[in-house]
This record gives sequence, C-alpha cells and structure tokens, in this order.
Amino acid sequence: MSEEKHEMSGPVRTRFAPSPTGFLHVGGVRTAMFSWLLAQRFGGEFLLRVEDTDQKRFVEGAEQNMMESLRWVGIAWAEGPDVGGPHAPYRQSERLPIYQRYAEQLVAQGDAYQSWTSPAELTAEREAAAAAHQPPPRRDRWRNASPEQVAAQEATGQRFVIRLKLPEEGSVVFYDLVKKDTITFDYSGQDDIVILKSDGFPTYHLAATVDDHLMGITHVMRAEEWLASTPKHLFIYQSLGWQPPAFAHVPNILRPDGRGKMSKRDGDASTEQFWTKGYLPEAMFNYLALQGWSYDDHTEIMTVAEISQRFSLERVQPSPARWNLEKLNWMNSQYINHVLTLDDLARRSLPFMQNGGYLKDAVEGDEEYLYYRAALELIKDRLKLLGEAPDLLSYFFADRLQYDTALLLGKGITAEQVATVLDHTIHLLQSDQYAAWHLSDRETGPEANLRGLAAELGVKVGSVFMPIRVAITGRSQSPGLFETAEVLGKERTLFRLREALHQVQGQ
RNA sequence: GGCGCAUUCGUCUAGAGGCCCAGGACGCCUCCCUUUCAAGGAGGAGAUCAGGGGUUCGAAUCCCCUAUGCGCUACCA
Repeated sequence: MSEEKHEMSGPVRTRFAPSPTGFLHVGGVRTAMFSWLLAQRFGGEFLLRVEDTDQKRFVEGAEQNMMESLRWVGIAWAEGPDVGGPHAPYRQSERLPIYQRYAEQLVAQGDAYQSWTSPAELTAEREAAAAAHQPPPRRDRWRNASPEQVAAQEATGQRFVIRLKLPEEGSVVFYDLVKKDTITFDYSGQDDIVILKSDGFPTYHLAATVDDHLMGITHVMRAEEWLASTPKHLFIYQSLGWQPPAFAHVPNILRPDGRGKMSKRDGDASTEQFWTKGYLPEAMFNYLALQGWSYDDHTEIMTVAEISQRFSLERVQPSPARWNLEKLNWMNSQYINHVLTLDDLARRSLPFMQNGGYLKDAVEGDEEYLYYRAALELIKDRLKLLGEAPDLLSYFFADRLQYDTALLLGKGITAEQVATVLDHTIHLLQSDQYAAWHLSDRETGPEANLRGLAAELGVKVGSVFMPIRVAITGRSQSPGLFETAEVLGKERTLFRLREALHQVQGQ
C-alpha cells in the first residue's frame, strides 16, 4: 500500500468541514471531492462537519446551500449535521462545552494561557510593527503573567481569551501527502494564536483539531491556506497526548487571471450557478477532479466510479491550478454528446425547457415529449449547456416564426427566384411522394430534386437551401434542413413555407 | 517585513537520471467533410522544462542560490 495509508490501522476516515458563511465555491467542492475520493478509494468513511464558530460571519441558509452543492456533484456523507452519526453533533456551535473543556485542560497543563489584552491594544501593536517593517508581535504579554496577576484579573470578571503557549524554541516537522515532502516550521515564528474566544466559542484551530481527533479522522485534507497553521494544530495534538492524523494540503484553484485564489467574493465561482446554467454534475466532477489530479498522460473523460477507483494523493498536483471555463464547457459538451443517452439528455434538459416556457404539460413518452426528444437529437451537438436548449429549440415550438424578410433573400439569388424555390418546395412536399419519402435520403428524397432546381435556375445549391432554411427555422443556422423538416412534420413545414412565400411576395 | 509552499506550451497536465531537441487535452490556426452553423476527421503553430550555478559520462528529473507567483501572518475560516 502506498504512503497514503502508511501507519494507519482501521478504515480511512476523511471529512469536509466548511464554514457556513456563504455559498460553496468550486474550489471548496474540489477540496471536498478529493477528501471524499480518498475515502472512496480505500473503502473508508467520509463525513461532513459544519464549522460555524464565527457568529459574526454566519449566513442563514448557507449550510443548506452547501449541502445541496455537494449532493449535486455526487458527494455523499454517512455522518453529518443532517443525518447524525456516532460522533454527533456535527455542528460545532453545538459542541461548545467540549472545546471549552480542552481549552481549560491546556491552560491547566501550562500549554495555553488566559489573556485580557484588548483587541484595540492588539491592533495598535500590529500597526506599529507594520509601520516599522517589523514582524507583528508573536506573544501576548499575559503569556508570562504570574498566577497572582491572573487570579487578580480573573476576580474582576472581565472576559478573556485563551491562547496557545507555543514553545520558545525548536521546530515542528511534518509530512504532507500532497507536497510529498516534509515541512518544517520554527516555533519562534509562530503566533500564540487564540484558541478560545471571549464569547466562549473556539477558533478554527482548536475546534478542528479536537473534532478531527474525536471523530477519528485519519487524513486531514484541506485547502492549502491551512498549511501554515498546521504546526499549531500539531502542538495541540501533542499537548493533549493525541496521535495526529496524516495531513494533505490541496492547492487552491486560482482565478482565471491567476491573481489570487477563488473565493466567495467571486460570484462566478458559486457552485449553484453551474447547475442553474445547465452544467452536468458528472462533467463538473470530472473537470474538477482533473484540476489538480491526473490519472495518466491522456485519459480525460472518466466516470465518478472510475475516478474513485483510480484516485491517488500521489498524483495530486502540489501547485495551484487556474480555473478554465473553456475546458469545463468542452467537458460538458462531451458528456452531453458522448456519455449521456438521448433519453437521459431529454430527461435532464426538460426542466430547462420548462423554465424557458416550453413543454409545461409534457409527460415523458407522450407525443409532445417525443417531438421534443427528436428535435433535441438534432441540436445536441451544438449544445454546451442544458440551459441553452430552449433557445436552440425555440423554432420547433413557435406557432409563427418571426424573422427579417432580408434573411430570406440571400445573396446570389433574386426575390423571384426565392419565390420560385419556396413555391416549388411547397408543391414538392405536398405531392403524394411525401409520405413515402424519408426526407433526409439524399438519393431519392427532395434534396436531389432541389439540387436539380438550383441547376435549372443557375444559382448555387446553397442559395436554394438557405431560403428554405430560413422559412422553416427562422434562422440562417440550423441542423440539416431535411432532418429538421422531418421532425417538424409535413403540416408545420408547409405552413411555414407558405408564410415565407407570402412574405417574399409581399415585398 | 517575516514564515511557508510552488514554478514543464496561453491554460490543465504527462514526465520520478538516458525512452524527451519533452507526450496528451482545452483554446487558437489551416485543410477535409458540407445546403448553413456545429459536430467529426487530418494537420499546424505553441515549452531554450522560471533564471543561474553545481552533482553526473548524461538532468525537466538530484542539490544550492536568485526571481516570480500563491498562501499565512484576525477573539475569520
């Protein structure tokens, strides 16, 4: 077994622990995905924990939104705030006494201390240090307060915070599964971070560490910004006598311009907008997996099951990747055209059609639905997002097409000739042969006949087909003419041709 | 300012001392197909492997330095 599971006994347990401060952005989904994939790969367990320890930044509904985003791409958890589990509760705001107990223990052991330094004093000190181009103060002046001073201060009843009391010297070394290397930090450069705030809530550092241990997390996978605080977490594990988990810091996804990581301030990064636009969860999963992980030198399209089987931290890139929407779009159209069956595509596009005002009462399998499905087949190769379906299919459902007459009168053909073409086509389709024709049959269908007409009129074949195209679709771009006519049906096609003829004659 | 991490085509990546004067994908360009637009097929441009030093018979791959980028440096996560 690889390094990823070294020294581990029992099942791999991973977690995703978002903070409910807004929507889940795609970088967050990717981090959650890697965590989930590691558990999947080793037949382990994955859980969801909500880190709502900052009351000021709490956003109503964010938790629900994040869970929806995760479910959308196919990430499921066996334990979590919504489903419970053996280590419930999974919301940190409901676990306050636990953190307080450990914070007190650390103070009692001398590994943490109480501080009454006010936030105003702290910022003043930091600003002064910054102005002098000096590093900010790492220690708090209460660090070395005498028991008498502390007791006296405590008697005043003023609120305090608890800070970690990091060693004066020495260093921490740990191995990172993504960096594939050992990372060293000197204690001297580390802050005595706050682990318990004055409102009684823990900070991330205490809460995450305590919960990861209590919940049996074997592999802590998280975004790279946590790398720098890992030594503090390790100090907590050590002070509490706990075996630390393995760490894997996954690189951030950078904004398309490469300037900075994706964040909640980038509206384009919100996961939910991808489903509302019509990205397929499988495509999103596939794309995101490849953003920082690869299987080999050429495989790109993989199912979730394949990725789960093939995932490996060894192949996770240690450097950040930029968000590439073009590639996601390509991936999505690959799934639309080469992975989904037509039935599946029709089923999934239906809500978007209904949203666009079509097929309100359609029931899968009924006549209208079948018509829609046939039309969808014609346009799917130019469908990149399901949300584009209503526009791409609009002329299949319009009662009367609206278009500029100029569109009918193309180059290289006169108005009279256009009228002739339309009239000829109408008669052609009206003839008894229509029922027998497979319109798209080039040899025996109307195509051969119309090509003959073009020769007769002395115009290009394209000049003959274009007015017909505009007549039946209202556009100069469409799928194959005869396939389209076939789906539209004789009645609708003839009606549109006659309308176009009137329009030309009315000129 | 300090500390940490990273650095292969524009972008995502393959590459773990000779198979690499660097392979694949997206995007871009050309051609083919063709009634339009796509899709598809075939090609092409595009990376002195961030730069500089080493180590070695031999380095994209190992070591060092520099540069640049990103991250952290909150009683936010």
